[in-house]
Amino acid sequence: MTPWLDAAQQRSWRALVEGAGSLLARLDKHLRDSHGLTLAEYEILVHLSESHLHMSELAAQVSHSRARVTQTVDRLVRAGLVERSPCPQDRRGVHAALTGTGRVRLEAAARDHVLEVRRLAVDVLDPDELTAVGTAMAKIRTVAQD
Amino acid sequence: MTPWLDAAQQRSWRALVEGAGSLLARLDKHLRDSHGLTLAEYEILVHLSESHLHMSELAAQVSHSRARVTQTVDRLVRAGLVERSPCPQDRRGVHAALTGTGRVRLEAAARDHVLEVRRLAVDVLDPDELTAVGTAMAKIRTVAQD
DNA sequence: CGCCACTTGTTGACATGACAACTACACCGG
DNA sequence: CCGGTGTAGTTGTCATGTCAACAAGTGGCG
Repeated sequence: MTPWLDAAQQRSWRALVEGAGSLLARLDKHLRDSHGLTLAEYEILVHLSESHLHMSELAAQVSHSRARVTQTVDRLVRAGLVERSPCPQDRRGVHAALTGTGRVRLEAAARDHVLEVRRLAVDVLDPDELTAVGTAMAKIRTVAQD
Repeated sequence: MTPWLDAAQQRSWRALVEGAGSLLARLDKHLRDSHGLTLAEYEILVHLSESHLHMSELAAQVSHSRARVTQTVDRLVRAGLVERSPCPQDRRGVHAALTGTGRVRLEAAARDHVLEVRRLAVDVLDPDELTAVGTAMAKIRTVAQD
């Protein structure tokens, strides 16, 4: 009574999982090698570049555990890319913000990262194929996220 | 001189990366919780269920480092799901094969895994959307793989 | 044969992630 | 104001992944 996948679904599915894995692994490796940043660190920096945030908001936005965000931010602080500051309104809270060098490093990394993104995904797909993947993965994200 | 992504590309791209991340995280967690298997372990078992393999071939098929495969197989051997045996033709080589219990455990896990796959991906997409994602991710895989 | 370059699989050191326990603080209802 | 409940962030422990170095074996070529 197991609702197996048919051959075509099987193929699509394996391509999806394996492609997703290879893609993320590649992006991580590229950022490590050329900028000394983890993909996780990079994503945190990106979110901090858009607005200063509390740790919890940050965790929610990147959908990582608070513990993980603590550690990642630790590293970024040690590297001088991020600053922590206590939050006056809620003394439990901690405010995280990019430093000047953090912004510089992020911009450098981002420029290079985009090239890799193009090479690995945007340029390999037709424009409408990309948007199709986008809407499909957005659906998956909402189901897989919570 | 930086070829940035336009707004639509940006959206598609973020959906792709975040969706891919959430998806893999979910699958891993589901397998851990309900079957005590890592996603990496599961994939190894799947490939071994199709044919007995040398460690290197295995590593190539799942696109993990040989070191990683060694460790993963170590765990599977300790759990009694896989057997190692020396290869007569090439005395450097090691042959890995599913045990009886390994096959049983895999089949149980697979049944459940497919349900999760449906829930997270197959059922949330229209059939043609799934195939579109499949072909697109296959392209990405070939570029990101090597 | 004997040497050298390459491959195979493993190992150990280290980085990163998951998870549960903990402290400090906030907030609600009495 | 006080006590209990919940939230924010951190910490420690353990599982897993990465990487470089290694021993053992292969294969070509003098």
